[in-house]
Amino acid sequence: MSIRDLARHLDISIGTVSRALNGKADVNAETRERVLEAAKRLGYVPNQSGRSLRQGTTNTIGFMIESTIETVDGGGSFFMPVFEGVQSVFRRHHLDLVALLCGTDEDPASYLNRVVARRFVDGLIISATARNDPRIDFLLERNIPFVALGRSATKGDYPWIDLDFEGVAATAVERLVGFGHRRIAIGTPASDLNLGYLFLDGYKRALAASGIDFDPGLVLPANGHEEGGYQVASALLAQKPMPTAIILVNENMAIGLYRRLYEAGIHPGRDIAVIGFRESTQSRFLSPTLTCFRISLRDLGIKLAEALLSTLPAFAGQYPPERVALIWPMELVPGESDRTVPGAGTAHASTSIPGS
Amino acid sequence: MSIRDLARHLDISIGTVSRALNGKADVNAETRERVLEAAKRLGYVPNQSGRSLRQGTTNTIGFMIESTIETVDGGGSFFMPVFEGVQSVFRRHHLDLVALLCGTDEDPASYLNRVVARRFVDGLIISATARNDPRIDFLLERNIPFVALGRSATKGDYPWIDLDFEGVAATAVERLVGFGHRRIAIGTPASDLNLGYLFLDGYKRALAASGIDFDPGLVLPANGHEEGGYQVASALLAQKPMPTAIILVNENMAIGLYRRLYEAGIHPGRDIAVIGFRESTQSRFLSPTLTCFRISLRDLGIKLAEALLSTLPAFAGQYPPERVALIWPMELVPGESDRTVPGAGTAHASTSIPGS
DNA sequence: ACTGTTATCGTAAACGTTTACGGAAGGCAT
DNA sequence: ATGCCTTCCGTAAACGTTTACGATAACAGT
Repeated sequence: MSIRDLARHLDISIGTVSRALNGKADVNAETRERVLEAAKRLGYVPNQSGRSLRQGTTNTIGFMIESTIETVDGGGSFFMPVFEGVQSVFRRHHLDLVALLCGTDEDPASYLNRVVARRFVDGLIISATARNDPRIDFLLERNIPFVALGRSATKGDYPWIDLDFEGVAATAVERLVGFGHRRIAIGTPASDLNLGYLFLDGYKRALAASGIDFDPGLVLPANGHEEGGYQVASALLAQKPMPTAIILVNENMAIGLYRRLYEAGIHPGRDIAVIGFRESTQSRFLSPTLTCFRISLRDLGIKLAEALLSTLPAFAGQYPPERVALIWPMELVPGESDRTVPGAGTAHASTSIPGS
Repeated sequence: MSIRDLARHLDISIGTVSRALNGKADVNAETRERVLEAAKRLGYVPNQSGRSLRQGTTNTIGFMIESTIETVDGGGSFFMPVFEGVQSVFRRHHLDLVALLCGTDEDPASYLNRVVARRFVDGLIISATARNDPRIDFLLERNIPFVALGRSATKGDYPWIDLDFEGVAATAVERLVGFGHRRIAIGTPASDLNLGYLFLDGYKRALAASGIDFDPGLVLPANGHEEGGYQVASALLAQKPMPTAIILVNENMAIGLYRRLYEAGIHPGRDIAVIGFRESTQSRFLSPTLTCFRISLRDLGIKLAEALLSTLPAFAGQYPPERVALIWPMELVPGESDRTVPGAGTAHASTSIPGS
């Protein structure tokens, strides 16, 4: 069922059929009607390869994610809502969205190379940007439209949207200081990911603003998984005196942290204050419920999509080109985990912990 | 940088270049060497659109996931390892894997229609199969190669791999009965998803085998999120006498359940036995750690890929056609949550729960 | 010298589109 | 009647590949 068949069937030239389908102006209203009707009736759908070959465009946008996403993503629940938002915009413009999975055994840059060289997509959304991300240089160099979810330290003018890690860390510190805390630890992945750097930066800045000296010993590096949180808790317990508060970069870490504290008979929310990041569906079901930060992920996706559209030549009319450089705000969601007064003593007699 | 440029640059015909690149036999070893070298040096990558147009094949496989995945997937961590496995197989055959995201506001069947009509992919992996899944009929009808992760009740001969929900439920029941439990509740999504049906089936079967009457009041329907678990716990607490054990279909539910039980002063693992499904990175960090079932997700992905390959015409030589219909086994991982003796009394004086 | 075989390569068609270009037909004013 | 504009449509080229087919040359065998 090609366009040729359709044309033969209608006894019209193939060019007219194409024009009718694509909404070109110079085609009679009645003929267009006939064409559209027949196309629907015969189930004709234009072949994407032919179209791409001719126009040099694929009407497809790729959202690239590594399978080792861990830091922000609470196990994957981060991306789905973002996808939703992106797709809601793209659908209106007849763009398809596919997720590009780069396996752990392949270099992200070479993967990207393959994707763009093959003319798979018209544009890209990349995420989990490293502090120095070769993909950005690559895309800039080849002039491929893209937008980055997460800024990097790379020079160059490109559109990006990033979460306000700095602000989150600062807000958390300010809140804890307001509660009277002075020894505030922070658990963050010692990573080349940019967010680790930013997170620490906000932490330091807020400490300084509160007149508290920065103590490198309170920075507890760990991966973003549950084990990481577990290790952070162990490091916490080893300190004397124990810090009275801890800020985490990732909710999975909170679960590991809770576990280790419970094993030691320390109750988060009573013996130590915990603020986590990012809110997930679990946050309010942990015991204690976790004070954390909410992100409107769907809106983030929408904004990402719009930012990309404004870099696509084909949409220059509708979305005037503008360099998006946006720091995405987040909202604190109070929980039970930071309701604690630092002077009340840290080494409570523990209540019995089931199973430990 | 098309194949034409490459040919001109080498002063060879364009046909020879193509043959050299594709490893055809009738090309001189030395010329092939020259072509390959020049291609690499000039960064030539064949244009996928042109190739697809000519061969009618895209070298791309789509893995379709709805964005509302909830039941099996602990927030997304289910798919990534599966993707890894699938991709590890596909890469060896120069197939690309893309994830197809069907938004919640679009009908999965119509989405699928668009994808295949456009000749986007050569084959498909679909997941989250409903008990009656129109996608399966659609794909069978059009003779599109695919494999389903999850069987449905649909008639027809198609390859599928499914988790052993029935076996899991039965194993859980047997284990609990072995510990002396008689009143065993089950929390499962009252869904049109096939897994809900299968799960309940295994539960009933194992009960019957143990000579325990099936009590419909012990089937507690709820969604697969934390709220669902929370509701299940509420329903549990409302029963007199309270069941001594509960089986859950999803780990997110376990977190909600724990929360509700803690609020009521009931300790899972001491006052009530809990068995969950599926193991995630969190399972051993909950308190009590969750008895659950482990799935080798990467291997599952590998098997899925091989099943698909054996249905692709282009690989009929290497992967002889065979109808895969596989029930994927799972392994019980003991935790602390089901270490309880049913006779020891259910309404312990609760220890203080922080934050409640 | 003729035929047959083999190795290697060039030629050209084909895949399904889109689109620049031109042509035909009609209407209107001069 | 001529010229001009508008509306509509057909023609054909082009996008980048792959591949069936034929051509050439070299070589061996008779």
